[in-house]
Parts: sequence; structure tokens; C-alpha cells
Amino acid sequence: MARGANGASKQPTMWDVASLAGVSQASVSLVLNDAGRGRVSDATRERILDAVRELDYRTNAFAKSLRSGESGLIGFVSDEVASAPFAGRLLKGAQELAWETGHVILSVDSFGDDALEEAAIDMMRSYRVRGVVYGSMYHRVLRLPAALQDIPAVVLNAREADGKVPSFFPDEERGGYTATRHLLDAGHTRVAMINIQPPDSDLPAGIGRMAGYRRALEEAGVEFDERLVRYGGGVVEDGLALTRDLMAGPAAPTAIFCGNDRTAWGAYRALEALGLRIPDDCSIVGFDDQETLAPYLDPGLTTVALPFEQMARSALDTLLGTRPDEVSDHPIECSLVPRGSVASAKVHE
Amino acid sequence: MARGANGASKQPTMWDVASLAGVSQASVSLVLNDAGRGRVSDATRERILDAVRELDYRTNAFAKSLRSGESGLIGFVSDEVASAPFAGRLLKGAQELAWETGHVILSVDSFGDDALEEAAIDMMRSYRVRGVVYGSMYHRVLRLPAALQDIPAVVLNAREADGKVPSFFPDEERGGYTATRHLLDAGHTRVAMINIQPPDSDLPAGIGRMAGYRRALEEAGVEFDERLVRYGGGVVEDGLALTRDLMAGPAAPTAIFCGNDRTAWGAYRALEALGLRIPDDCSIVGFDDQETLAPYLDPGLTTVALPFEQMARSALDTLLGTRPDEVSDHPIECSLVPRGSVASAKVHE
DNA sequence: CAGCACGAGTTATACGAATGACGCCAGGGT
DNA sequence: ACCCTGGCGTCATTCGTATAACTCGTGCTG
Repeated sequence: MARGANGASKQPTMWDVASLAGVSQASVSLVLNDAGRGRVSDATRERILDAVRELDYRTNAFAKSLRSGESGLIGFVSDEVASAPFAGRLLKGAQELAWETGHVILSVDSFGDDALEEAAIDMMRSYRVRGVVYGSMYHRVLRLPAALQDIPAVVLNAREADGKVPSFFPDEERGGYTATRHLLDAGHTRVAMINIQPPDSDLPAGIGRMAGYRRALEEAGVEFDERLVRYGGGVVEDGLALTRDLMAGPAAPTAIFCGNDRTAWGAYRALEALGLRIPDDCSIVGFDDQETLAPYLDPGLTTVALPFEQMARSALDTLLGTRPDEVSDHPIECSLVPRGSVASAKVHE
Repeated sequence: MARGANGASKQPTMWDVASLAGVSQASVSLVLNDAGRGRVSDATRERILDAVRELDYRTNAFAKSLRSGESGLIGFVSDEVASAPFAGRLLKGAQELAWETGHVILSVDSFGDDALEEAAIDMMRSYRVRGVVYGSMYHRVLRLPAALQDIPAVVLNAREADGKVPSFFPDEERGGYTATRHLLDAGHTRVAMINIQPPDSDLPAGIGRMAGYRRALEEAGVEFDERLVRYGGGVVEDGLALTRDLMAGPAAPTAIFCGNDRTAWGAYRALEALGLRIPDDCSIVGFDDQETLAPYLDPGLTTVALPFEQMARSALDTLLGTRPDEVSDHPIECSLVPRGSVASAKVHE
């Protein structure tokens, strides 16, 4: 009789569980939420749990959220991030922390389409997300979409221009410093840099990495030498051509800091073509730690890793208010990944 | 007066809209859902829509889903897929089609942890997902998690062993055929293959690509020659060593089909070291179309692309029943991406 | 023995939206 | 005078859960 209501219905509800266990729906709720300490006897509690198992009952998240007003959902909006090679790592970091804190990620990629992006945010608000992580495909300075102005939001892998919400992005300057410092520490004094953007570009990556390079030189008392600096576009060919150019100059460097790994790959090629060996004849440090490239170069490329997971975790952490922060800009440290492309400067140099 | 209920409340509800417009909640619902044709006059309709705009009302997805029993959510469960370099592309394809059909993706990566995976699926059932896409990190044969047995599910980038649910995976055999055929069509008759797994491995990729290679040879009337086949592990070093080995043999090939792009990269290095030029002295075809590698090799690597987006779209399409299918196995075509690493065989060869 | 505290539940209601079943009024046909 | 039909809306209920408020019986205290 208690099972009378069964039949062909969809998912069992608390009422089904209650009638199977011979109690009221309220009691089921109390047991399942560990609420009302001591309001249900252990015997009853067991009967209820048995019924839950027998029916394979699982709570209806919608009813629960409707009642409670909270959803356990977190929005992740991105512009084409899901297709960039490292995209997954941002999502992964966010995912991990979300899960650890009992949340789930509702992710939508706008593929750069503003209308779609707005629709996505709208949808997320319909789902009463706890907050939205706005992830960028590359490090840039951006303006927050209007739709995100009045709900909790954080910006990931970019810097929000107006300081309205916390931003999390790689500390490019410090990364550049770390890379250069690593070469200086190995005894090199003629350290070149091949940057990945023209000098007048306003992307944080190139600007920051260059600034770090200069700070490291200055700190080490090595004079900045314009002749050791080149500007490319960040692709393999640039690395190739500019390295050739550098080595042909009057004062060839003994080490090169390449603004990214692709450029470093080009440098490898150029040096190989010139019959120079890495790291003995010239040391190289890259940037980005591209997982499909850096470890496979020969020798493995010493480079600086972008902290995707860490950025994402920090961003989510702040969004969830676990760590309510005043500061809005959060540069996250990029760490050096040593492989085989750096050697000590030759003593007789 | 109509606004009396405003104050510090959270999100506006249909009642708020209704009272602002001076109608009943039911009318608001009718207008917003375009239901009850002719049950609401145009004037009233306009008043309601104005109120909606003024309050920036958006429907509560939970209430709606609770009432309707449907959620518009689709689960995406993966094992570490979110961190693999191509992961995003699977998610991207799924995402696109989901969005086009008015759904949203609830994605969780289990990072290979079975308990976590089960919890994730459980959670998805709580959210009454329409179905679950179970995505694999690499093409393999897998068993469906028990928790997915009794809800709609499809397997992506893998083949489910027991034929319980539709599976979508790359058609490796045909891909191998296409690659080899491309070389044969260019006039090559001594076409080598460097596979990416030992002969006794049971991964579909290596088996299929090899089978395709043999079928193409057979179809072209070129006899299969064991001396032109090598087995590696799919990494750069293997490509390097095995290519060197192949070229040193008594009957060096004029073209090599490499089981993946990394292997092809190794082949590039070996050939370069031997002073042979690509494609003039030896043509190369790869497999995978790794976006961070294939286009940057010099010359660009002609390769076969894995159909991530297409697989994901087809999988979702089937899951949503747009195309209710009987067949459970869906090999998806891998297409050739021509770049610069293939040339016609020299006539005097 | 009145009174109270406590254990072990139950009842009733709210959350926000969708919808089948009504209500009400004006006009038209007979 | 009566009924019917259409147009325009409203009422009441339902979805599944959480929880404040209440009930009911016991045992204990003063």
C-alpha cells in the first residue's frame, strides 16, 4: 500500500520515500539534511535511509534551489577560451575548486559574439548562479559587460579596466624578471630579448615581460643594451629571423630570453642552422610553457609557466567570498620551469 | 502602490511584474510564454512587457523546471579531458550545439577519479539533466559507468564496449586510408609507416591507422612491405630514431606516413639531419593536426585532422534525439589537411 | 498533581511559474 | 427574454522541498 503511488512515475520524490518508510515527508527532509538534531529517532532514521536506497531517491535540485533561493551553480563565461589550447586549464582550475566547495560550473563560450555573451549571462542569471567567472582567451585589458555589472563577478586571465571587480592575471613583469634573472644567475651578461609584440603594442604580456627583463638587468648592474633587443610577432618565423639577426650582429649574445615558446622554437632553428649548440653556445629561456612544445624541443626548453590553474582557483576563491578581498588586481606568479636550455656562461667569455 | 512590494527584495518575480502592470501573475506568464493565443489583449501585453523591462525581470529557471519537469541542462562528464590540449574542442562542439538547441552544459571533470565521477553523475541527475555526454580523453574502448546505465547517455571520443549507448569516435581506419592514399596518389610506391603503438597494443588509434594504411596499399596494388613499417610510442624521439632507421635501410622510402604529428616532427628532424629535404626528398603525412605543431613545422605538415567538433555535435544531436538512431557505433570521418610536406614522387624513381 | 521539559514526529505553508478550469461581459440570433 | 459565442482575464492548483509552528505522550520536579 505504501508503494501504491509508484507505478510508471518518473523520479521518486520525498513523498514516495516517506510513504515507503511510513513517515511524513517532513521527516524525510529532516533526515536527509541532517537537520533537527534529535528530532528523529535512530530507528526511524534507518527506515528512511533504507527507503531512500531502495527507491534510489535523489533530491530534486530545482525544488531545493527554489525553496532555498540558492543554486550551487557558478557561471563561467568565456570568449573562445574553450577552444584555445590552454583553455581547459582555466576551466580545470575553476572546476576543481568549485567542486571542492560543493558547486558546479555552468559554462558557456560566447565565441566572441557579444549578443550571445549577453544571452549567456542572462541565462545564468535565470539559473541564479552564485556568481560569474569571466574568462579571457588571452591576457588583455577589458571592460566588463554591462550584464555583469550587478551580480558577483570576477575577471580571469585579463585585467578589468575600471576596477569594478577583482581581476586575476599572470604577473608578466615578474615572470620576465624571473626568466632574465635565471640567465644572469648563470653568469650571462650579454642577455638578449626577443619580445613578442612591437614596442607600441599595449598588450600586457609583451610590456610586462620586457619590463621584467629590464628590471632584472638593472638589479644585476648590467647595462641595458638596445642592440640586444628585438621585436617580433610571437611566431616561429620571427624567432628564426630575429635570432639570426642577433647572432650576426657585432655583439652576439650568449643567452636569449624569448618572449614566448614559439619564438624560442624559432631561435632553436636559427642556432641549429648556424651550427651553434644549445645550451653550450647559447642559452635560451622561453615563456608560456606550452605543453605540446617546450618539453619536446631538443634540449627541453627552460621556460616560464603561466599559472592557469592557480589563477582560476584564486579567482573562484575570491568570487565565493572565502577570501573577501579589497584589492581588485591580482597578478599571479609565473614560475620557472627548468629544462635543458640554459647553461653557465663560459668563463673565458 | 503597485510598486509597494518592491523594497529590498532579491530578484523580481512574476507577481512583482503583475502588480506593476496591474494584472494577474497568470497573465504575465501567458504573455512571457506566448501561450494562450488571444487570451491577452495587445494593450495589456504591452503594459506587461513594459513592466518586465522596468523591473529587469528574468524568469526563475528553477521554478520553471520544477513545474515542467525539464531542465534544459545537459551533463558533460569527462576524465581529465578538460586538461588535455584538445579537450576544449570536444567541449566546444558540444557547447555550440547545446546552445543552438536551447540547452546549457553542466560540465564536470572527474580527473580519473571514479568516486568523483559517480558523485558528479549523481549530481547531474539531481539537476535532472536531459542526458549525459561521457567524454574520453583519448580514443579507447570503455565500459559505461553504472550510474549512467539508466539515463540517456552517449559516449564521446571512445567506443562503449557493450553497445548499450551510442558511441562517437574518430574513424581511424579511414583516416589512415586517406593519409596513405594521398601519398599513393602523389605517385609514391615506397610508402613507409611509423605507427604509434607496438603491434600488440589494443588502442584503436594505432590499429585503425595501420589497417587503413594496408587497405590503401592493397587497393592501389602496392604490395605491403614489412621492411617499411616501424613501431614506436608516438613521441618525437621515436619518430627521429625510426626515420633514421628507415632511411638507412636497403630500400629507403620516398614517403612516410607517421602515426601522429609528434612522430612526424621527429621524422622532420631525422631527415634534416640526414640532409634530406621535405617534401622533395621525402614526403611526410602526419595524424592529429595538432594545432600548436603541424602549422609551424617547416614546411607545414600535411596531416589528418581529428574531428572533435563534429564528433561532439553528432553525439549531442543523437543524445537530444533530434536524430534518433539505431546504430550504436558512429565512426566520424577524419579529413586530410594539406600543407606543404607532400610532393609528387620523382619520375625517375 | 499541576506544570514543564523533552523526544519524536506531523501539519501547513512558502518558494516562482505554468496551466486547466472558470468568470464576466458584450453582442447576436431566435 | 433567453441562450450562445468570443474575447479577455483571473483562480486555484501543481511541481518537490525546507522549515516554523504545532501536537502528543512521558517522565520528572516541586
